[in-house]
Amino acid sequence: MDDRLPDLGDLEHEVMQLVWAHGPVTAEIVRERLSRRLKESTVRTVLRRLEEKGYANHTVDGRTYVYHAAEERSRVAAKAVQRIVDWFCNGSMEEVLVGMVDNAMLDQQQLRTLADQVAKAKKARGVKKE
Amino acid sequence: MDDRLPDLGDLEHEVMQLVWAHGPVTAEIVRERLSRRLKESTVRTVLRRLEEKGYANHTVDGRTYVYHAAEERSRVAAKAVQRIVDWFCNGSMEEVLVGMVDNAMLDQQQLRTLADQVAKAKKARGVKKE
DNA sequence: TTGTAGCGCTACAGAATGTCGCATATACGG
DNA sequence: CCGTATATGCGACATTCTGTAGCGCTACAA
Repeated sequence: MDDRLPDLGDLEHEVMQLVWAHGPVTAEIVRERLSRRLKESTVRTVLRRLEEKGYANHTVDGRTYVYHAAEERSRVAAKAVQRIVDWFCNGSMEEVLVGMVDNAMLDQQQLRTLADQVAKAKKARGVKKE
Repeated sequence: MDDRLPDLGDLEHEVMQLVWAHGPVTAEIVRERLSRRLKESTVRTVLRRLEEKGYANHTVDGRTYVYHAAEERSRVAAKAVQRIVDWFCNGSMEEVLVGMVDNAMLDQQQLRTLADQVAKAKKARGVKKE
């Protein structure tokens, strides 16, 4: 449930974004939407690797593979952040946040707003929680 | 000022932690403190690469190189987080935070506390700002 | 001048990644 | 039921990144 997902290369990342953006997709769909024009086999290889890495999984529709994101984007991002925090700041989220403010990436006003939004989100979720 | 620092390998990471932990250090010092026993040249190579990557820089003391962290650990962590946010959530920090709460990595109480601490930190910094 | 400490350069093997070509399996039309 | 088109997986290859070192050069002390 909380395994560490491997890092992604640029292409892998772009493909994952497509998978997240447009619901379940086929290799062909991905290929069409990619910025670069690549061969089918290339796209399929990337999709397969993405699945091996645990970012996606697929179902079969006729003879076509349909890929789905294995985890929500926000969840993956959260894990990535968690890793950063562990790696650099020994788990101290505070230190990171301070760094962000220090870097003008975030101000307290923004932080407080976030706190509220998060609280609200959690509440909403708490009701329909599964 | 806000260039994207390249990723670090495990050894590079361990070395950087030492640089951050014990002030300015020499290759020899690093070598002694490392968990693994490596050759001097190995340590120096890593230090050099760290410098190339922008994580550190050095000054010369006699015939010895003294390495310093180019940026504070918290700042680097913050940038890393920023990158994650940009990469996965198109810059939406909210989405990430929500993901963290969703993943039980963080709760609103904790978040609010962070907001306060950060506000305080910023204030303190504002005075002695350099 | 010669030993020695400290340095950069070059190298090399092993993983990741980006990119494919190709043999294979199988749904479909006739 | 069979042949053809098509989607799939596998294997391959070049590149890049990392861990790990050996070598040769230079400056300083004895």
